[in-house]
Amino acid sequence: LAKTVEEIARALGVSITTVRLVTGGRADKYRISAHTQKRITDYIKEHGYRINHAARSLKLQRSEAIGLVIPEINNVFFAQIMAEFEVLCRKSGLVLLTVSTKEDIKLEHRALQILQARGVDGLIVAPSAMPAYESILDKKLRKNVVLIDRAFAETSYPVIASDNFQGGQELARAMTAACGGPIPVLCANPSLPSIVDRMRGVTQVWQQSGWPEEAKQMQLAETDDIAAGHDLASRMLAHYPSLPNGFICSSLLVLEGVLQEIKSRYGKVPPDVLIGTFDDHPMLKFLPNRVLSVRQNVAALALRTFERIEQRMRGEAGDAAVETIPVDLISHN
Amino acid sequence: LAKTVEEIARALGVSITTVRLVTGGRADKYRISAHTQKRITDYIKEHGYRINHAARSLKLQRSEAIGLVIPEINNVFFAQIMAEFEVLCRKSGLVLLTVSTKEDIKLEHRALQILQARGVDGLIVAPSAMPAYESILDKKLRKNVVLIDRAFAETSYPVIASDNFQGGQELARAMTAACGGPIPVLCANPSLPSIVDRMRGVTQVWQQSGWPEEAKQMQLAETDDIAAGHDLASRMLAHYPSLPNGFICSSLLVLEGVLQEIKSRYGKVPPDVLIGTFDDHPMLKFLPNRVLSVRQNVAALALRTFERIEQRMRGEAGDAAVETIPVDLISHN
DNA sequence: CTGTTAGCGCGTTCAG
DNA sequence: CTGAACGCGCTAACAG
Repeated sequence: LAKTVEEIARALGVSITTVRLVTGGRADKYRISAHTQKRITDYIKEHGYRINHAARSLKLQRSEAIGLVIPEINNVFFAQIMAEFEVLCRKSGLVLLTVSTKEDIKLEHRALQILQARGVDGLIVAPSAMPAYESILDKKLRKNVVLIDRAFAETSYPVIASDNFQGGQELARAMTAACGGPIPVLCANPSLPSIVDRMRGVTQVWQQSGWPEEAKQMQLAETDDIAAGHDLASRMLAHYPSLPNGFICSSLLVLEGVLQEIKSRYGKVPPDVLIGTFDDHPMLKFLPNRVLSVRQNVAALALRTFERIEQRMRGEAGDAAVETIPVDLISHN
Repeated sequence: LAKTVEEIARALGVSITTVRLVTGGRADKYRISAHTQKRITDYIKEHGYRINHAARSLKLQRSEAIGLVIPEINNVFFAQIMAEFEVLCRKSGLVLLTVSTKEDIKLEHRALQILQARGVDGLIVAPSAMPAYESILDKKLRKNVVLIDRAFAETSYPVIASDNFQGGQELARAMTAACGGPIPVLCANPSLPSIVDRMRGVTQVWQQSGWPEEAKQMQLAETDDIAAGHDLASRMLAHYPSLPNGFICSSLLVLEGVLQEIKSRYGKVPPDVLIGTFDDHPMLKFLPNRVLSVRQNVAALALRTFERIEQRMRGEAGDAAVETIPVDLISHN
């Protein structure tokens, strides 16, 4: 069981102040002898040192905690990113407070209030809508906000996001090449910047193709969920006597709904249909179909975000630029 | 932007003490007029009230935070369970501090120390080994520990876990019935109580079957990861000229490795092999094979755990009993 | 090297 | 109803 300052001081027969000076790193300034310092650090190395973070936070007006606000923990991408942040935080002596918002802007605001009340020193947010935090966060905390994954235009906060445009381009090129022509695109939640960029990538390839407009089929749905996948698949299939050679889904949830819908109509998913999707998942490789997926570089995303927020917490302002992380096109099979 | 006590007092022309008495719920005791109380509560309802949790924690010696220690956030089951805890915590005005341990006992201990230093009021732990926290947690916090998912024998802490024995039985019965005979079992990390119980369920069905011993094939591997799946699959295949009719995997990670191994040997996973696995995943239904999976009731697991820990934090001791939550056998296709 | 002091914001009591 | 006071454990400064 780790010791408190008082216990350490008593055990070593030195004053509490002395112990505090050593743990506080100002030992040399007060000319504590190297011997005493070593005794104290050794003791701490053996028994551990338990600090009271509540008192420390109160005094220093900072908590050594940061908040992570994401739409859904229960989503591989965000779960992965949270895992990355967690190890980065631990390395820096921070704790991570994670709150999920169900893509609900009211919950997002509530989450920010809670985290502010808990005194977090910084905030990493994957916003569900154009962020407007002036009425929620005080000025100091607003300086230490970094957005992730969703690059809403003209925010005053720095943003780190995947290069979704690149991903869209690469996926569209590979898919159309493999299918020998245009294929339908099934897209959910097109109000999200990440989705917009993905679709911009796709349509840019379309424009360079010279195909007739009616061949460029894109179905849109409001929400990014399984139900949307069913709906999008139905609308796609209305345009085809049988199935197309392939299709592109804007997210894994859409893909899941689409596959369910196809299966319920045809009994199974014909294995010669080429599947293209954004976001990657290990299980994709066990589909009988060939699958192309755009994998985000979660580790790099998290690392850059963390570097930016640490920089800001140190007071080095930096600008509110959007920073972009390359993605990888994965071919399963 | 939510107001502090001082701002509220100033805005309403009352004293800080008065506001504190109202927010603290002791207004009647000090005979604050109903009118003044209403003015204050109305103002707070409109503008919000920002409390300083560091100061509150320091004074009250509790943080209104609880810690969650799990092996891996980046694992569907634990991600789901964390999501459940998060909403339960929010409803109760608590925050959740989640730390993952990579199934490493040293990291688990470090996590507990960190969370204790942060003053959490309670701890939910999915322990990586037989929990021995006497040298890490002080007596008060030890009273508020609830274990989850892994029912190590004779702990002094309450445990909430899925009925893995039932799951093992049901899966084994369904698999052997469908395959018309005994099938191999591929099992990783058999030192984990949850895995032990799963295997006990399977072997109990075996014992009732009257099959010869050599038909009851179980391969064991130390660690629960994809590499183990490869290894287990190799050893299983050494016993079969071609593939068996079906097989059971002790976890999704094992399944993933097994499928990879089979695929690398046969080019694809033959669609007539019946797959049985513990833990469920939405993508399983898109395998061409029929898949039986044992799905844990995450919501019930989380709810019961949370009820238990709230009970303990209120000081109602309760015993250290193991509590078991039923599981569901899912047939994909 | 050590002891003392002040103050962070909150909850609580007590004397007006 | 209000003001004043105390202490939670820590940091930081200063006087020895």
